[in-house]
Amino acid sequence: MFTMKTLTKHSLPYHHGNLSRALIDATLDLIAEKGIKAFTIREVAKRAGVSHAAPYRHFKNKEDLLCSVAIEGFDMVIQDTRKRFETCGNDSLKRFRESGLAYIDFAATYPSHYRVMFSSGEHRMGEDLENRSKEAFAILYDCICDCQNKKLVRPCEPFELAMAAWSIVHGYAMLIIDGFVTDSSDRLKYVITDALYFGLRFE
Amino acid sequence: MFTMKTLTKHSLPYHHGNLSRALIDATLDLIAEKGIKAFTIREVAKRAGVSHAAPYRHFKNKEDLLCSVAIEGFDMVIQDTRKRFETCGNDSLKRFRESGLAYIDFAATYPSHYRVMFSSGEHRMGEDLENRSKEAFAILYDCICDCQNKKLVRPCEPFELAMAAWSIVHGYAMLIIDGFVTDSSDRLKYVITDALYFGLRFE
DNA sequence: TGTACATCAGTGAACGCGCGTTCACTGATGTAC
DNA sequence: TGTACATCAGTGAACGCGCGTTCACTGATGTAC
Repeated sequence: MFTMKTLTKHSLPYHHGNLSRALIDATLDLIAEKGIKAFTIREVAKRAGVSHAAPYRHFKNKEDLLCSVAIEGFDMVIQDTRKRFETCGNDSLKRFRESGLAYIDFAATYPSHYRVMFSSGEHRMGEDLENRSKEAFAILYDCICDCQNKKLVRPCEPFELAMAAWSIVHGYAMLIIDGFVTDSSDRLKYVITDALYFGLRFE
Repeated sequence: MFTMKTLTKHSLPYHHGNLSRALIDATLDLIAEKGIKAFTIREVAKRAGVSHAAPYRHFKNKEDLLCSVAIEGFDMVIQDTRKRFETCGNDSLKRFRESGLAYIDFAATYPSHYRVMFSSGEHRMGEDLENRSKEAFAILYDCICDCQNKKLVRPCEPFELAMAAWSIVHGYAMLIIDGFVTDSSDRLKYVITDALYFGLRFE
């Protein structure tokens, strides 16, 4: 996690080194702490220890910074899911479960990313962002098709089943980041993925 | 739905009649049109055809107006669910399904209400609002307990199953209001409630 | 029915504030010679 | 190695704006007599 460097005014390096990164981290911290409504360029700059004009060297505007956070989030969850798949071999059902768990774990571990990714209306979706979003959905979709081919998931329009699967993990993820899930144990997420599995499996 | 009365400046009645209602309706319209970020007291007042100071005769502040919208939303979905239950007789499973459908239909029909109800951080939850939220969850919870007693839903901690059920309908509702569900047919909601049923039913 | 008056729900001007963004600038850094 | 210079990533002042909220006010309404 990002840790604020305690710099006095005079020890501030004229060239920060990695201000983009620091600004994104400050954004995540700020959102985790005060919610997305509290996100402002000025506060983020303050937290990164630079003037409030500095961010404009790295991001076109406020929206652009949020967009970068969202893209990073999608990349992270996509990468993590692919990594988990490597441990699944040919077990399609395990892949199906892991894709759900990856999603839930991501939301629980990186709630600020998740919030930005789905704070609709906060930022217009650029092409880059939209591609990531589609890629994430495609993983789930392919996974379901795969399971259907092996008769592990019931025959039904795979797009609709993917939407159902997405709904359950997205819903749980939203409840987590909105603080409706107070249970700190990991039990609940297995109940959720069980429901996901039982709900879609082949009869 | 609220329709703007086209009043010229001089035909404005000094006493509006039902400004509270008009302000809430203007809020809903505004959110539907421009998103929750665009919600301001000034714009809402403008849409209701009054000065921007007028709302303060009816609501303590901005947060108070949003809170009223959220409470109204919970009351609506609770009332609709209860009404649907009346048509279910003793059929616990039908009640279970209907509670899910009521939730999804509510989100699809009243997306602005739904958004305000779950725009966490936008407004501190007052006691009134929290009670409503608990009441809505309790309906689902009781429904699941009822099904468990009749061995229609698998034996598992009912709170956890209720969270799973809530996750799937809340997730789908969020996807709808965030515009990720473009399918205009009603088919998908039955796939969702099927998954909900298959996911939780007694084995 | 008419009148005096309290109450109520509006008005519009004013306040202070924080925001996003721009811009001329400055000083550190890297590089060509 | 030293120097001139282009580039780059910061600064801080300034801009205009819209916001939430307050406040003295005003005129319509309801009511007691």
